[in-house]
Amino acid sequence: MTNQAAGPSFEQTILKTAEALFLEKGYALTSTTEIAKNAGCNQALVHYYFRTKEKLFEAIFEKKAKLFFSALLKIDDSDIPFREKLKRKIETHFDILKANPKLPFLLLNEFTTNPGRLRTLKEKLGELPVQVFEVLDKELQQEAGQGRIRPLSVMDLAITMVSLNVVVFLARPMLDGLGVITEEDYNHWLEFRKRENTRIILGSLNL
Amino acid sequence: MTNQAAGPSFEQTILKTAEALFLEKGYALTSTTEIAKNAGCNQALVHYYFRTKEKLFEAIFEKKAKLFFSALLKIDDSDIPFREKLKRKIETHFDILKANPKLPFLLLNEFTTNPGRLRTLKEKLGELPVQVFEVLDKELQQEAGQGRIRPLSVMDLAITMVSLNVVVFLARPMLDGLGVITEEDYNHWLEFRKRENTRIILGSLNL
DNA sequence: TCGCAAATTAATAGCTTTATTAAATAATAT
DNA sequence: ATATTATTTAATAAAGCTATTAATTTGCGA
Repeated sequence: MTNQAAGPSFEQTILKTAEALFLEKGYALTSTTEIAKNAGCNQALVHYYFRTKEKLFEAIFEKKAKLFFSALLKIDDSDIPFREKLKRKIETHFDILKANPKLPFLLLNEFTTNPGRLRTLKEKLGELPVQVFEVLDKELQQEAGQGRIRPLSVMDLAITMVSLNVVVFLARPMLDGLGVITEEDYNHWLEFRKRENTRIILGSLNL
Repeated sequence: MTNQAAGPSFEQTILKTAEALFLEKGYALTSTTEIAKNAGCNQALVHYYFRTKEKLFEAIFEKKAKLFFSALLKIDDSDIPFREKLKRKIETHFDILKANPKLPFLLLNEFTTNPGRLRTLKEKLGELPVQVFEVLDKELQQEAGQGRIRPLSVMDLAITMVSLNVVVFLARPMLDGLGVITEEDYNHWLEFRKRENTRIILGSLNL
């Protein structure tokens, strides 16, 4: 048998399995042995396709990290009021996390325990972050200059945004474990929280 | 030599060393071998005093978890306005984190990767969380009833609070790695962020 | 259908980790 | 001083992990 009943190739299956496990437990706690077992193949095959666990991880991680930052690092030059732009950015970011709820934990875990990952990502992203920062900074200054918002740095706004959006998902295991919210309620609550977060952030701009 | 020049006992040194390492890298990434090396003793001694790595960890973790929640789970029955009470709670919580900046990562990491920890803690805390919740809920309802704040659940308020307070510290390695803030600036920024967070949260109560 | 290349597995080397055991050393009480 | 206990270390078993190698199986074109 060359792969599981002529479905996707083992290479793809391994990739998907690894992705799920890395998201679940992080790099260190996931073994190639376990990946192979879950993918239904021999452990050596994992190394045949990806050579090292590190390379396998990188093939997944960069994509995931870019996904996380995609909403934040998109320049919105549409002709709508600043607050509307910001609202959209928050919601888009939230939606990405909702579709990838384990992403925040993976990034946080890896960036915290392995500073090298951050350096790599920084290189891959190039000048984009700086450019986005500058555009946003200009907008903020302009709004503040016209008295429509209080003065505020891009970084502080970003931190507030990411804080509120991210913790809703980081806290999931705890909310579960404490039995403070049921499975179905959680999904409704998420939508509520998205509105809540935009409300809080937009409100925090007031003079 | 019975211990390092008649200073603190090896038992204490091991405990402190383990604490630092667990906070730095979490349970899984810290080995008893490394703890011993950093403590300046033989690896077997770690097991002599604590028998297993798990028990050593537990001796540290429970204390740390309670510390994190201490500000949140304190009932404030002083005779001051609600907003002032809330402000104090936020600031106290923030100050605890400032004094223990790696606490959030440890808790998050352990609760996420090991659900058992949460169950254990839940038992240890007993009825306290429920009681605090009820008191706070009553206060919130009363304030809302009198039109001083918008209606809001305890859980949502807590999530907002913890989100803003915690991410400032969780994000530290990233801010460092990206070179977006210098060592000394960071400390000033923290104090700014404490004010910022209370401002945002109190502001979010407005109708 | 034969042969070659790709895919897959079995076996294993080399590390690291946790935990235990027995031996050695230090401290203490009698 | 000596017996006893507590502390510390060396050695090592057992297990898991990554990575490689060689052998086996499969797929496929000529």
